[in-house]
Amino acid sequence: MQYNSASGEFRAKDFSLLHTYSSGQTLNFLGEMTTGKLESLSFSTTSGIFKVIYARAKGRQEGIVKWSYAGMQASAAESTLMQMLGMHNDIKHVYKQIGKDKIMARAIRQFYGMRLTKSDPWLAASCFIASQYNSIKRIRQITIKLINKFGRKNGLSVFPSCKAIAKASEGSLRSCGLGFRAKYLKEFAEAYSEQGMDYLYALSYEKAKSELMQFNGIGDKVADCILLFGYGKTEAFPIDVWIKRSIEKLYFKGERQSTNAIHSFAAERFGLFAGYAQQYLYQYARQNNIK
DNA sequence: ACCCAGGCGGGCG
DNA sequence: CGCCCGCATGGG
Repeated sequence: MQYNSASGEFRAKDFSLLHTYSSGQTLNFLGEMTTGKLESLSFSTTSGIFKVIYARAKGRQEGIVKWSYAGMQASAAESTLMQMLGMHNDIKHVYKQIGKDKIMARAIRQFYGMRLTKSDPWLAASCFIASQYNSIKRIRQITIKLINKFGRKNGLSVFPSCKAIAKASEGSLRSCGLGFRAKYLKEFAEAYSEQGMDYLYALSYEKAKSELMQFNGIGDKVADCILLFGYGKTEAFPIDVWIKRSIEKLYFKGERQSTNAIHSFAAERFGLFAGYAQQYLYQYARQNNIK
């Protein structure tokens, strides 16, 4: 892969690249993740590509992030990177807000430094429209195929634009592995290819969610993922099977709860950072295989 | 061969 | 409301 010479580094505190990028929220990897003391990964956004190497200081929750990029101006690249790594949130404050019970405190301890990554709305929408009734491994394969097929830009493979997907045929989208979701993605792209998705930033969480849920293929869970990972609306609380099972088991003695009941519980318990609590619970349930 | 996957839409009682 | 079913596709 070709990178230009633009690069930089910064010191990251209370940060884990491994936990952040192995927790199912980022589906646009290009390169592999290495584990251990030195971690690295490559990913693309709609504007360019990044490579990140993280060297952790021994025995401390801090280290040095070295990064390089291509396809963007320096200032845009830097702010995009910070959001993609989740460095824009004050995580100590978040921990204080959500770490009120033993379960969440344990999850935070186990996955200390895991951040919520914020991409752009379109990228998040594409990835999570592709995610329904699918496995994380396959979603990643699909996004890589979309990048390679529709995301060529000045010799780089970036995540395809909304307009590029709107112009693509349903059949060509299916050939990327989207299956029955191809139609959903195309319809969504067509709806936003002119006006863009940025106007939803100004709407309340509830308003924006009901707008997104108008589309075929976007229900309660996918809408929450888009709002959380695409817009940074941290009150969103995506409820997938893992979250539903573990909330019922860990907070309701195994009693079954409706989706609305879980939303109410999460809003009351975790407030404006419910999305963070969700991410820690999701990772905790999966890594510890809590069913 | 068989099962399942960070759900959703539609139809039923 | 709650419940049940089918769904494209590929990895385990």
